[in-house]
Parts: sequence; C-alpha cells; structure tokens
Amino acid sequence: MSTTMPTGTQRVCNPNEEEFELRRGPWTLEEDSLLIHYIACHGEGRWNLLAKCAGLKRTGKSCRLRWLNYLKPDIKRGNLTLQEQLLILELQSKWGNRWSKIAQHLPGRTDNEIKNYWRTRVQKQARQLKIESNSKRFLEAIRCIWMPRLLEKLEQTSSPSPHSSSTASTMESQNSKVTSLVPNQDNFASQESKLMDSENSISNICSTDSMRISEHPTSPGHAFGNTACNNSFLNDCYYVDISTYDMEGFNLAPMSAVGTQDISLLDCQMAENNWINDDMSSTLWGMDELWQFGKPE
DNA sequence: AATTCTGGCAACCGCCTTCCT
DNA sequence: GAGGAAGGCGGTTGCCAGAAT
Repeated sequence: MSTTMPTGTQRVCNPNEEEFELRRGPWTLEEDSLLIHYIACHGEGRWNLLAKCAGLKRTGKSCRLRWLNYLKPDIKRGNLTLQEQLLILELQSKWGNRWSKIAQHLPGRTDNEIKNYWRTRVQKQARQLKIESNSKRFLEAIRCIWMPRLLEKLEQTSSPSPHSSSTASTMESQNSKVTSLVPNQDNFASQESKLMDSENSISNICSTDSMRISEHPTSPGHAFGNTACNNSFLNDCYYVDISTYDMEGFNLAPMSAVGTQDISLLDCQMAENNWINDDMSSTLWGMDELWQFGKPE
C-alpha cells in the first residue's frame, strides 16, 4: 500500500505506525553520512532495522544496495583494468550472468558495476555485429579475438594503465603475473589480415601455430585449452597463470560444442561488417586503443 | 547556441532463496 | 513443516553528462 510521490518519495501507510515518507531516488550526502556513520558504529546487516535506527527514510534494500555498491570503503573507482575486463569475459563465459559470483573474483568491484559493463560495452558489440549476445558465435569471438587482444594489450601495457593508477591496486598486483602471453606483434597483424579474408575463417586463425610461444606445462584447468579453435590459437599461444586470477581455472567446455560451421558464420558476419577495421576499432568496449596496435598499416 | 542522441551508471523492481519463529 | 521476513541476485529503468548534429 504505497503511493509514489512526485518528489521521489513514497507515502507508506502502515496501520500500526504513523504515516511516514519513504524516500526514493538518488541519495543525498546527508543520507550517505547517516548510513556510513551508523554502519561504522553498529556494523552492517539487518537492513530494515538499520534503516529505521539510522533515521533513514529508505527501505532496507535500498540501504544495503547503497552501501554495497557505493559507500563501502573498499569499493574501487575508475575504469576497469585490462586484467579485470579479461577476467570478466572469461568468467562470464564460464558462469553466465552470475554477476555476484563474478564480482567475488574482482576485489573492489561490484556485481552492479560488472553487470553494467557487460550490458553497455560487451552486449553493444554483439548488437553491432548482429550477433545474439551470449550466443556461441559471440562467445567464440570473445575467445578467439577479443580475449587474445586483451592479453596482448596487457602485455604491452605492463606498466600500470593511466586511468587505473591508484584505484586498481589489488587486481593490478594480482594479475601482474600474466606472463608470456603474447607473441610478436607482426604475427598478430598478419592474423588480423587473415581475418579479413573471407577465404579464411576464424578457425584458420585459431589453428595457426605461427603465434606459438609457450604452453603452460602444469596448468590444471588449462586456461585456453580444448576450444573450438582446436586448441591452437589460445592454448598454444597464451599462458595465463590461472592461480593468480583466482578463477578456479578457465572452463571452456561450452565452447567445445561450437562447430566450425558456427565459426564460419561468424567469420562471414565479420567480413560483412568489416568489423575489425571499421566498427570494432572505434567502439569495442570503449577500449579504442585496444584495436589500434594490431591493425594492418 | 540550441536541440537531439547516446553512453554510463546509480537505483529500483521483482523473483528466488535462506533464515527464523 | 509452514509461513513470514530478510537478504541476495539479475534484469530493467531513468537520469545526467557529454557528444553529435
């Protein structure tokens, strides 16, 4: 029994209590400080009671959300690092839209933030490619093209990225061990050229061993193994120290079901859209620079 | 300079699960 | 075991700032 008020408040009529206003919408500084102060003194949990005791005219849910997504001291601010983006791609392909679970592996990042990232950046690419997001084809593109690119970019920017300087310390340090990821750049450019050739499917790219550099000898989950790319592209070319990701190993099982037909379809789609050279280079996840280094001159 | 469009993100909603009585 | 409350989670909405026209 509530009525939305034009001012962003709800009038809640409770027979046992006096009528009170329930605020909605953006939080004010005053509300924030009330919440912070109350949690500092009494801890979090029992959110409905907390809201009442703290003098907040908000629902317990609203308080919880505000705290977890914005006010909590260890929340990271700023853009997602390359490592974080890579991790999100991998974990999403592994677990699907289990944002809270994924967020557990990105210290300081919230499920809401990761969800927003996925929707605004990643799914946008799917739309532009006319690929259904979360489809096999899209997953394939992520694995065979974008993740390797992220890895390569990661290697190139071994020094901390400018926009993540002070805020991404945990992941930054955790993932500084992403090692031996990328072969020489010339090869990558040539791979991209191949991609643009409609005669060559992604599977061609994936199956080349020209980019071979190292293979992790003991990796239990075998980061990029057993993919539709016939293992070669990722498995042979990249080594990610899984343990540093705290990822319980990459799981590429779903991709193993992807046949070359699908890949070829994707390839056709890509060729049709000229996606690497045009669309993608300027829009992929806001990481424009990611698409610059490997472009054929 | 004004208007429209777009992207990013905080916040809300509704459903489901877990906990408590 | 049943029922209700609280918490957790994923999807969606709406606002705002900056870009584009």
